[in-house]
Amino acid sequence: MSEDTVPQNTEERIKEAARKVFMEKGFDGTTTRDIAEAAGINVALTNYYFRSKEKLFRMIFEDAHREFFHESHELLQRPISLREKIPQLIASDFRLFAKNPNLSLFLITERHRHPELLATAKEAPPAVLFFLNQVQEAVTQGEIRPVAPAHVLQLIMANVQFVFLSKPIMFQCTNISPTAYAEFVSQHQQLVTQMIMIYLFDF
Amino acid sequence: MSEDTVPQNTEERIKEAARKVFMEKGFDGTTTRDIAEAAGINVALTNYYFRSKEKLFRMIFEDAHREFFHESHELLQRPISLREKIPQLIASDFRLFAKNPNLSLFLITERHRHPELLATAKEAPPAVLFFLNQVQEAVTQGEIRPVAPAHVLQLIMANVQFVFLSKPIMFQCTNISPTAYAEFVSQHQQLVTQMIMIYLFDF
DNA sequence: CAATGTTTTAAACAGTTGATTAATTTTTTG
DNA sequence: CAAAAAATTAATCAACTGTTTAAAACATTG
Repeated sequence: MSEDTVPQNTEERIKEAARKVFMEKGFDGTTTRDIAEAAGINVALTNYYFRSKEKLFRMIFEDAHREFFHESHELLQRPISLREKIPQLIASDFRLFAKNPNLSLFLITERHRHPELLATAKEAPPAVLFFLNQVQEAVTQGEIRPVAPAHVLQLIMANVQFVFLSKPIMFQCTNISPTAYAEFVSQHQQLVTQMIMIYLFDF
Repeated sequence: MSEDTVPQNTEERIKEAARKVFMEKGFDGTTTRDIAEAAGINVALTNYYFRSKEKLFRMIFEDAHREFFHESHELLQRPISLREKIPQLIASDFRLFAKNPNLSLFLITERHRHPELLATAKEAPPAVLFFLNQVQEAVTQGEIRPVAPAHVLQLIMANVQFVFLSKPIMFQCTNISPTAYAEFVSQHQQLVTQMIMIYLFDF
């Protein structure tokens, strides 16, 4: 995905610049001239390749949306036990958001501010439904604590994504150093995994 | 705070309208004309009372920031055990964000997008430091599982705030009905409290 | 090489933005 | 009530916005 090499292909170069700027400043905070400058091209070219700022944004958002669901897609419906699956899901999400620290804020903000632009973000992904069923099944079998499956999804998403959302406020509250923070994040992944597993399986 | 009665005081009416619009659409997505319309006044009046959009925004953000910390301020340094304090903190935060569903997204987004405008959001609040010390003390005394205090703060914030941040995506993933969702949120508060308490105290 | 198609550019357009102005209405006060 | 002060308005400003245009530069090909 995000290679450091600048692509010679102009269309791709615009798309990458747009992704970078949109992710950082959001749809409202981004101007076509911002994107053009980031891509090192003339303003008119963004409209030459993508017909409008809106269409370009739609494309970027849908890519990001896909990236978010694609990461866990296969894992969610893999035929393994929850005891294996949940720690792997957490690890996989931590990896995704560590690689892409703005992704969570971007998806949440734009979904909230511009729901009309987001055709993709409508139907429930089948892989998620599969996972929810698996949780329900585990509850029925008495393997895990009896909870509505949505809670498990909520727990995983919250405890992974919020780490990246709250980075600035955690810096303020704890006066932590940047190097120590990286260590903190990695420790938190372990802690969250352990906490959720204990909660679900030891009851 | 947010009375439903429209205040006759013009300054207050502008401020309330600004708060509403800024919270919903963010700094970049808001125009001075949006605010004027929401307040039912002429555009020029926003600059008559507050000298610029930026100054008005600063005021709104700082209010929101204060509101966020004020809610827990007293509770954080109350001389009670963590066994009592943590569930109360979670309950207090749930109450705050339920009353103000956009607060979390607003604070996180604007802090990320416009750090230069936010003078307030710099120093660590003493009440938070008090709480972190109390956690450290409890660890030393062997009362709770040995964890770095920042993790506890992170757990509480994540598991409360993300519920409100993820409302749209949870609707997508679970096809839940609006009435069922309210029940889900209330259940999740219980679940999260229980999970964190078990994790910290049973080890 | 000339003709043709593609990519890129500078310039411009109409609409919107935050902000100011100068005039008008409303309120206060001596 | 009249004069002064304060609040409110419509009109306007320059800067910026997304988008389009028409011309230039570049590449392709017969």
